[in-house]
Amino acid sequence: MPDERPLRADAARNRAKILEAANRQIIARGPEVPMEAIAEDAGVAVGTLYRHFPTKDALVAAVLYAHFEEMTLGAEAAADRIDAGGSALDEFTALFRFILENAAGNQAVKAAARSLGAPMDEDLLRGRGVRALERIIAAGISQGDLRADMTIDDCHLFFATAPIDQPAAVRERWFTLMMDGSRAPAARPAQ
Amino acid sequence: MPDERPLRADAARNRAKILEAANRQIIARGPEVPMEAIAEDAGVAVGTLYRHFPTKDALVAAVLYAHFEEMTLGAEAAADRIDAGGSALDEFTALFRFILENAAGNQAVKAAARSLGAPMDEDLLRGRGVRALERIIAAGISQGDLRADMTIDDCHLFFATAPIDQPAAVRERWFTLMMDGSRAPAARPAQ
DNA sequence: CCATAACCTGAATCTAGGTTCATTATATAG
DNA sequence: CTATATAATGAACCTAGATTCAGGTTATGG
Repeated sequence: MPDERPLRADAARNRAKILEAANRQIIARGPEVPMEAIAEDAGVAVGTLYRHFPTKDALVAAVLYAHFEEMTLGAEAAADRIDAGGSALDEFTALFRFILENAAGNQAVKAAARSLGAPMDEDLLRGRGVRALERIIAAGISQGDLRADMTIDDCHLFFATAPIDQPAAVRERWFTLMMDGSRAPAARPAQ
Repeated sequence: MPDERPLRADAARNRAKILEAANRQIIARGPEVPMEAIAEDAGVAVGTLYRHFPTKDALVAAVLYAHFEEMTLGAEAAADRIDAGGSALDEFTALFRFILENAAGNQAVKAAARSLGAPMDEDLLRGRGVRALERIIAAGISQGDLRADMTIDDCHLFFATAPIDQPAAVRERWFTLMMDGSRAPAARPAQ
């Protein structure tokens, strides 16, 4: 592995513009958005996309990776705040609201993940991500707010089922049902 | 509108084979499955698909329609059983399990619905379907088993979020969380 | 049995979108 | 300021998959 020699300044700038454009376009039009569209959005020629990413899938994967990373960071921050004395239920709720509204970002990103067989899901979630989530869940259970049988797998459900392409009211309702279903029966608000 | 003259016997047979093949292929490979694949599965030439359906979207829509119809019929039967003295919660649970496992059938059909803007969702659900679901929900609430704020819109969530492409264990877990979230707090089983 | 309208076939056409690469432009080491 | 390795450009190429249609089949009324 010959150590990567640094990118030329303009190349680095373009790479960033491409990633931003790809994210924007994928969110707006789904992962099937044409490379041309991404190129135009980035103010660059198609060829340039291929200079930075060997294939379209690679570009989409890079965008996905950024999203997963953002989620992981959010989870770790939440776990840390719990250790510092915060409410596990509050952090759990806030984290998944954050994921719902921002990180998973939209149906498109989910679709992209699916269309790639989401291999990186494994990587990141099996790494720092899961560890942080496990800390949060364990705290929530021991604090008596989360149902005792909740596991890391339930978190997959949030990713897998969030109706991100639906109107805000629908998303909100889903969030409510899901959260109520996640609580310990005793901790459930009287509707 | 000149009244449809009846299909020739062989044509009717082929139409049925095409619909079956399309359903099978869409379930197995998603709505982007090539027309050729459907034709082959049906034991027919591509041209024949186009004799029966003006466009690929029309064929996919026809498959979707059948699914929605099946769900509608199931809902009506459930509502009738409740009127005849059945448990609303049991029927509600059974109906959505049925929808989860069979009718919505799979992520593919859902994806197809999405890729078509799901106009028929409206049609059927605004018709007999909603009426049946409303009867079921109303009964569930008055019997004290469903959360009092549950509405027909919550049913959309089942369609929109069912993780049908996930392993059975995951689907089952989702079902549990969703159902627990749908119950009246008092009626919730002690986990 | 025929006539003929209905049907079916499948090669050919058309198009969108991914990918390549010869050419031209530009950053930057020295 | 130059030389040159890096980059960017975008027209051309290629493939998959939707759709068409000229020509061959077949069901069925009479």
